[in-house]
Amino acid sequence: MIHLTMRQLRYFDALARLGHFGRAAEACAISQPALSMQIKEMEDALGGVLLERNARQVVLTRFGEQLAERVREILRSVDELGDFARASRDKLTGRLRLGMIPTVAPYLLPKVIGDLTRKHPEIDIHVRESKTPKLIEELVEGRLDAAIVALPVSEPSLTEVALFSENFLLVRPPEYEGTAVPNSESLREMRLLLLEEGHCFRDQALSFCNMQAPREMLDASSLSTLVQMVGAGMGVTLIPEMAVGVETRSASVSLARFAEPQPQRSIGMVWRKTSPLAKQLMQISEIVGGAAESLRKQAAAGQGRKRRS
Amino acid sequence: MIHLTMRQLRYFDALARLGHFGRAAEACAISQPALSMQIKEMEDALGGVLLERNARQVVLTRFGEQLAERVREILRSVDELGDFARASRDKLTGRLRLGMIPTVAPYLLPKVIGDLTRKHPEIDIHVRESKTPKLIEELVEGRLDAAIVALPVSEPSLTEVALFSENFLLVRPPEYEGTAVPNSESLREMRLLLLEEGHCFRDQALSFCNMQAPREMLDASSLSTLVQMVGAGMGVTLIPEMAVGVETRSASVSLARFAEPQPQRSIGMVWRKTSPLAKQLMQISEIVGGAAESLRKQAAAGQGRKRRS
DNA sequence: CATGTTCATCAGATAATCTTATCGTTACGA
DNA sequence: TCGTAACGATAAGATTATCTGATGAACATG
Repeated sequence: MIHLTMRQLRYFDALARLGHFGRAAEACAISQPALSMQIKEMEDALGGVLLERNARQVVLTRFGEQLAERVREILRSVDELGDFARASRDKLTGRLRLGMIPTVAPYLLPKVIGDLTRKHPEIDIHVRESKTPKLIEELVEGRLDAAIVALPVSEPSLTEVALFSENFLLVRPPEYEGTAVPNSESLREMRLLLLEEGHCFRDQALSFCNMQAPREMLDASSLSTLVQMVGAGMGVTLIPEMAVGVETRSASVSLARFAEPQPQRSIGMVWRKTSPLAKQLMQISEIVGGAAESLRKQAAAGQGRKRRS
Repeated sequence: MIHLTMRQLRYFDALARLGHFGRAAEACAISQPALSMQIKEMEDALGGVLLERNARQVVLTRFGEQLAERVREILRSVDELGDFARASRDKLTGRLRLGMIPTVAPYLLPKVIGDLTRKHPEIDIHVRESKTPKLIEELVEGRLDAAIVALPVSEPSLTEVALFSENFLLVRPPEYEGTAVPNSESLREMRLLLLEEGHCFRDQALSFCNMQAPREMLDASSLSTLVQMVGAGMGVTLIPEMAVGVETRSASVSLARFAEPQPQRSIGMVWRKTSPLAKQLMQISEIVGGAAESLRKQAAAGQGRKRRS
């Protein structure tokens, strides 16, 4: 009977992912020889070579590759035992690995973290900010517990719940203040600034304007940059309503709301259907939704003041 | 991050199965304190009680029960890594855990083991003899690699291949020698001796006679006993053709073949569809089929001699 | 009330695993 | 062609995890 240890599986998984003994060892918080030894023992136990140590690089054998897949799956199940235990105790405690897209995180996160830690002091929130495809991948692979992204995600293995919808507002240089708001047609004639590729918000903005490809390569890496560029007179842009408060406070730009139907997107939370934390995540999604709601109210009050001043 | 070891999972699995610290420890080939400690550490790591230690017995908590299920699944996957490794090397080596029903095993086994070890000297055959339901259960749970049973099994997770068909012969007290062979109708009027409940061969015999329930409680626990009972004049019985050579050699009974269509059953081999040993098992099934074939030829020759003498 | 069974606890022994230091190989630039 | 740097393998000693055997505590049973 073959005797594999969890260590061997974890070390091998890290090595398979990173393809480098030193870095894998670092990731496992051990020294490189320790990892080498465990991998060797694993190869002896299984009676097959897992990876080819070519000079300059390490590459999985076909056998190693297939094994790595199985091992990943096993480790995922093992890690879920911990989640399952937590869920069984039926309290919101322990680690929560939450992903969030960059066009939501900066605005929603402070409030969400505040609310969550206030209501559940024992919770240990780890946030990762990435674009949707990466978040979904990490979620499916069990390296995240949940993610907040724009819906729909349409990944059959995930549960998605809607949190809120947010409108897009037009940001123009200050001299436009008071002029008519263009519709999506005329917007196509203007110089529209966008986020760089991969951001879902870029696609959502393009889709509203019915545009295929941008005419110029002037993509920004954050909404903040985008607004600064508008302030510098380089063009116009759209930003989600939630970003208004933070991003336009210190910039000299003009904000305008589109005519109905306003462009908008739906933000939701997703998690693995099989996650043992499902019940807890549903609770958390309600807290996040509440946080968004209160942010919206706060923003409305702020806008009111601004207009009056 | 929770840190469970494979040991803890294996010990817990044994404990969950056996419900007894001492016996589980024995099964794991360790002392009882060692097991107690690992279970305790596991409970600490998971932050929940896995089993209630009532005096006189150990009982899984609800949490423990659910966890045990997941752990079993994980261990199955881990053990399959070894099988997968063997399969990848694409040779027939290592442990082969083979189940067989009691009405086949004694007659087929010697030949099969001989043939298998001759063709694949590196193979290490472990045979378990049980009735079909238990074999199927153990197979599905990964505690057997393959089983030889009567078809059909109709378990969607299993692959089944037919090995051979065998006729049933009538066994009567010696004074019947030469008298007409009854058909299935008139068989119902005779005193039919059967194996005890749970043997598939019992059901197959009953089904041929179109009978529902036996009239008397005279069930035997083996074909050998059954033939002895017939020899003692207690009634008549059916036995599968393969058992004829061994079981009627030393008994004074009369053997008779039924008219066509003779009653018969199909014997086959089954294994998990997901088994990494699938290719090897297919090879093995061919060897087993060949063994059965050669046994049949040998029996025919023997019968020929008998008739002549 | 004595006894046997069962699981928990403890101390010392044993085995598994890690770290540090070092080696051998290979790639690459002077 | 040689020196250097990067990388993984190996070895020796230290550390940590795990095991055994003895013993204790709780409880049921005759």
